[in-house]
Amino acid sequence: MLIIVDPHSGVPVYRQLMDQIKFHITTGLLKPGDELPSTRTLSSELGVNPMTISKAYSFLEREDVVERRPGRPLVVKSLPGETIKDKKMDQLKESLSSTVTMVKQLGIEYEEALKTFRELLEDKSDATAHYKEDDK
Amino acid sequence: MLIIVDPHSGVPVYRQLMDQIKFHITTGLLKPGDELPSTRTLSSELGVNPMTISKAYSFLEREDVVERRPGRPLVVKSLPGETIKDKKMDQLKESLSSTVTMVKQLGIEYEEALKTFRELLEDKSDATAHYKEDDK
DNA sequence: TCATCTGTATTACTTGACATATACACCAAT
DNA sequence: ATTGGTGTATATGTCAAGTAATACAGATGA
Repeated sequence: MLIIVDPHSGVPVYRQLMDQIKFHITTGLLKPGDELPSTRTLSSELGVNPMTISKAYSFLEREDVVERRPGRPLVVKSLPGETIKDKKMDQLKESLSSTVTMVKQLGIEYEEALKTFRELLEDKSDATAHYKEDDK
Repeated sequence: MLIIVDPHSGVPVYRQLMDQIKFHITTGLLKPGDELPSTRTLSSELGVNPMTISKAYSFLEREDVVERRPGRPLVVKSLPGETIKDKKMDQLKESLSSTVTMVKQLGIEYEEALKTFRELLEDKSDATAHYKEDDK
């Protein structure tokens, strides 16, 4: 599992961790039942304090993404009957919700908003995921 | 012009000010050339420090939303040839951009994403204010 | 039991954002 | 020049977020 963090990016390290783990789950790279690296392992790999890893894990547990087994590594939680596609749709809806609010507040016509969305999707043609690697 | 700030909302006061002023401009309530209240006036109305107002104004100037006239009140800047509808569309595009990135990263089908957007727009039909655009 | 994994509660340090008080510079009209 | 308006540079205080050092607790397996 590929995880990269940049301590100077402005985004808190624990949040970078959460985002990347959730992303791997959403794409199916991490499946329900998979074990996550121990706090100390990940800690030494990434060069950050174990507590920072633990913080990310705790939040993920609170969000029901991961399951705690006392004295054992954390595992990816399986939500019964939820497919990868479901997860992607959930994430999409969450991402769209603030825009939906805005469209209503500003009184933008729905068809206009949909047209704009379609144009943006077709415009930006670089569809590849880009991860910023911090080489030394 | 109605401006309300809540010091305990978690959102910085200067940012609440910026957001509301930009919102009023986008909806057309504040037009190019309109004067903004002086820092001290707004300060005493809202019960916050004049410097906080000044900070908001400075950022708005940096964003080219407002124009500085030495020794005189700030005025809403007029961007030549930009209609209210243009402003709304700009804001919509900005709001959608992160979602667009996400859709591409996760490999969600465009039609699927558009369908979801349409459903969200039609679903949450809560009674938010709708403004009519009579600006061409 | 002992050694060694696991996670984490507690505590403290550092840092940056936010808001404020004060004082100053500028401009326009007296 | 004086008065009263404008905005703001500077320094200070406050507070919360992020991270880390330490020490502890539960589980596992020899």
